Amino acid sequence: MPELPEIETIKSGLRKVIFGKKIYSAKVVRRDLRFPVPKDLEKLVKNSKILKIKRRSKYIILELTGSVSLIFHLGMSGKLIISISKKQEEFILQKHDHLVFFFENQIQLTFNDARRFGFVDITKSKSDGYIRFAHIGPEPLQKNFNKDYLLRKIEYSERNIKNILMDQKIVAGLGNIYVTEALWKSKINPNRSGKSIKDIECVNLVNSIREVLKKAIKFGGTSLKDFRKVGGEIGYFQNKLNAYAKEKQKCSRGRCKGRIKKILISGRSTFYCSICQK
DNA sequence: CCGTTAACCTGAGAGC
DNA sequence: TGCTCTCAGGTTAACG
Repeated sequence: MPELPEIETIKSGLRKVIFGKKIYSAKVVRRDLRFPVPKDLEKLVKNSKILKIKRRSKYIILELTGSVSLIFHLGMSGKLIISISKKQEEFILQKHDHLVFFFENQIQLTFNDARRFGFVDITKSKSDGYIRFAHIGPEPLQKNFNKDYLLRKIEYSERNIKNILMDQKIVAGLGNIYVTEALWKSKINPNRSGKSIKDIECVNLVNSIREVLKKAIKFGGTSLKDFRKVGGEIGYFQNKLNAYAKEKQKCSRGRCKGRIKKILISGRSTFYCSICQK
């Protein structure tokens, strides 16, 4: 489910409510997520305070006192939900609630994940050194993701550009929706090989990725199905999509008479306009 | 090393 | 109603 803009939206939502707050305790309801919840999580979290709230790629990071970082990955269906004003002993678990963090001021943070493709981890190293971040590519909204970098990664590649951009080792945080949208915006056919992308198209692609992500963040992410902000509200970027899930609809680019097609690339639904995406 | 595919898991919606 | 089938914002082990 959640890609960079959704995780960024969650990060902002968490900052408003739990920044600087103390965690009294954590309750783990179910440990067999994508990876097992670490055995010592409850102990490491108990009586800590939230010092920083960060995002790296599609991960949410809570840096705690005691040089401990809590790390969340939401997989396809994961949610982080804040609720307030229930006493711990009266807290009611919803279906697929797997962890609950009890904060001061009656604040609770719940990790809910129906499909359990997500996971929760904890590290005592600096969060930058977290093992799963080791091979993740640059953040697309930072300067080190630019035309020169991307061109270097794709210029000899036979892979299609869609799979390249979905690859977290190439660039962090993009998934099916935002790659689809960025390719539409740059008028590039998702089946094009990396090496066929011209210099000017690469410039365009980098700019399109940035613009699509920034706009999606501004609208609070895309809620097609599962995505919710920390207060349970939906995002609104689904109203701004031009290609994703727009099968058979008219291409919204000015004067283009095409319709959006749906194809499969590496088993994933892919949407594009066969008229303007060359 | 590189790239592709299958598998992980549950729920929603379509078609019958 | 209910059954079966397909599909879903992701990642990665296994394979060629």
